[in-house]
Amino acid sequence: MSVVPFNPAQLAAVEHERGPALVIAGAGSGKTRVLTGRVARLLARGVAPEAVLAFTFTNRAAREMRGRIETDLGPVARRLWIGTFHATALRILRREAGTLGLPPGFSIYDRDDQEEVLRELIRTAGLPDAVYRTGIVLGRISDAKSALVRPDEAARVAMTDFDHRIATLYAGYQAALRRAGALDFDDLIGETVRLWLEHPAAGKRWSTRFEHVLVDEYQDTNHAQFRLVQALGGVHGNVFVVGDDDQSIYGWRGADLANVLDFERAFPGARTLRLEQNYRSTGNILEAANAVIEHNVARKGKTLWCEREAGAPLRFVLTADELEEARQVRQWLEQQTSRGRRLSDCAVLYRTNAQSRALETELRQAGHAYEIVGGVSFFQRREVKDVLAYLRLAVNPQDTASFFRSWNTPRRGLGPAVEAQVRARLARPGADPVGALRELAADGALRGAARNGATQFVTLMDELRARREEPVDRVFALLLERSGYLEHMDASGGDDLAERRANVEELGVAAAMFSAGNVEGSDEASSGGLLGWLSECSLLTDADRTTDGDRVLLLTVHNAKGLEFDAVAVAGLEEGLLPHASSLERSEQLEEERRLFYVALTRARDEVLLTAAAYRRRYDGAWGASVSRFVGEVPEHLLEREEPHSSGRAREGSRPGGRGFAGGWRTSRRHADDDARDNARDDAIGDDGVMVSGFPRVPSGRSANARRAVGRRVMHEKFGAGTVVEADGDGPDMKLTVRFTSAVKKVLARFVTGAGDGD
DNA sequence: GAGCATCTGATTTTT
DNA sequence: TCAGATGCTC
Repeated sequence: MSVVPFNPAQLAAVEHERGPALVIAGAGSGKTRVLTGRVARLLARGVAPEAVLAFTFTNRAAREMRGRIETDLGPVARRLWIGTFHATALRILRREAGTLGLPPGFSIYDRDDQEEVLRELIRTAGLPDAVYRTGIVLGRISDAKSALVRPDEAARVAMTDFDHRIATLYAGYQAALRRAGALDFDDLIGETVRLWLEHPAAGKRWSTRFEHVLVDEYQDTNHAQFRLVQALGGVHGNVFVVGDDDQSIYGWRGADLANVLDFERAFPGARTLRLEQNYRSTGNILEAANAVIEHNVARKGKTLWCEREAGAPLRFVLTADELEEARQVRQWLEQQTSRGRRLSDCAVLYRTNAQSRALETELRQAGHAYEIVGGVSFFQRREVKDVLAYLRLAVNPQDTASFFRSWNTPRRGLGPAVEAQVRARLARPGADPVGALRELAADGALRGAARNGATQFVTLMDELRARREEPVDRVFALLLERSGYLEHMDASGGDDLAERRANVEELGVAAAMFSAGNVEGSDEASSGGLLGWLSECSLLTDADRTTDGDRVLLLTVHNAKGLEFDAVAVAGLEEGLLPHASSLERSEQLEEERRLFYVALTRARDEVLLTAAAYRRRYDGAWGASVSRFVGEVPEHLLEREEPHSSGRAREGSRPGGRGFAGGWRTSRRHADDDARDNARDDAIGDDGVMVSGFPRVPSGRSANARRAVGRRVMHEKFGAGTVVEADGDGPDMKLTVRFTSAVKKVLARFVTGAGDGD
């Protein structure tokens, strides 16, 4: 790796001595190398690893950075503070909980928990939930928190009646969170900043503890994060940030480009460095990306250049609908692999998660391995959240959201009536939900099923609490055993039962791995116990669970940031999708969409396929659109336009605002016989053999054949390739539990074909 | 309180 | 299309 020398700009960044520095690093300009190289340099200069703090935006980026440093420098890398803003803030908060008056085992509320708190508030306030939708209100609250605006200030600056109500809800929400001993994601940053504001001495300890602060993806920081960086750098001023204004795609989440643009003002004496040589993409891809981003007005302005060959032209394919689009993408992937690329060298990018469906179906039917990044996260899965709720409650008795999630799952005869009683008692100072339920049961306020259920639940929580210091996997096993959750899941059935069981199992494996990993590592206050594991679970996302292996990634452009691939397909290049319909009215938003397209293009090293569908089926019916203006912004000489079998009536595509649509596009309209063909194909795979039957807890009556089947690679018409994890019975009716790429399904043996060798 | 039927509302979402 | 929330009935 380190064979390639740094170029002068990179070297200047790596060797920058002291004081603030802003590195404007274009896509593919080696910024990660610069960051890791700089850390190595700092350590070589004698800076203690514990005194180096590096912020990233994703766990993946953090892991990658630490990994690279470890490769170069060995285990010393483990002592560096490298993490996401949220993870690092949490690490600080766990140590400063006492100072800030937070309960030691405070919970972290995710989106679901937030919504539950808010829904309850909106309900009790008697506000119409059609107007005060949780999504909108939470968005406003998050905006306020990102800007470090507190409820009272929000109320003061409120202009409209609606604003006032929002501010009131914000205040109530915040109070509810505090009562529950919970922080949301924004609080992790906000509360950490509060340390400096309200406990300057404690803050200063952290400012001096770290001698160097580094920030990756600086263009995506919001105001709160900026303040955190500023606070941490306040003593020494060694703040080294790397960013690219052209890749700022989180404006809608409060990212404030002013942090980049005003860096020199915020950090006087700052040095600005530019990395403009791109080492990633071919000349054509880079020229296309440059030309596209030139259309943006609000940018610092830079032009990336490279020494690579021009390479292949970008391909643009206009398809009739999303099914044909998926087919085109699939064929393109097959071309890539036939030319020696691995599937894992390729990625398919799109604007919205919903677009993954057609692609997924197509790839599955063709038997290509793929992995969807994002979408419904593992940690959002009901069964995962249910189980974790018990453990969270064990650690934080105040956690009402976790209480109400777990107390009647499995059913314990506890419903709205008892809930009202518990909530009434919760109003008393110092009350906690489990205590309230305990009192209700003891007072004889409950009878029958509710009384038994309440006692059972309280006893279980007592036991979990008593044993919460034990290794995480032991507590986890205890919980599953005592709660009856698995039996509850089995009883509730559903055709995704096997998958849900597999998810709980996977959680158990994660618990075991966490326990094992913390025997040696035991890092001071970050708590190797239950608290530490729960924290980890709160901060991990689906993107962090991506497996290795030869499979193509399907992901949103947002999720693709920071990644690179040999070949990239960008699907759904239509007006209304990319740029998204919601961004068409405001030029800032439109420019952010353009940056999104720019990010997509610059993920590619060698090849780019752009696709658009003239018609696209959506939940609200068919939807026709014209080709994205961004395609027209790619210089024609770099683009190879194709239109496969454009049968049927051609229509003149109307030309949206962008330029470069020479003469408009003929787009093919979907034919009735196309529909018939697709339906016929759907019918052919209609009966996929997925069973609704229960999942045997203890596999019984295993035949020799069944035992042999376990571990086999099999092929399913609809789900593609998979591995048998369990088998029961014999012959064609043998029941197989198969882990496919996307899910674990239970199928009958006659619906799969063995893929030869037993893996 | 549980279970089923109906209704509703859907950008992106690093944490 | 689809999941989750809500409402109605036993």
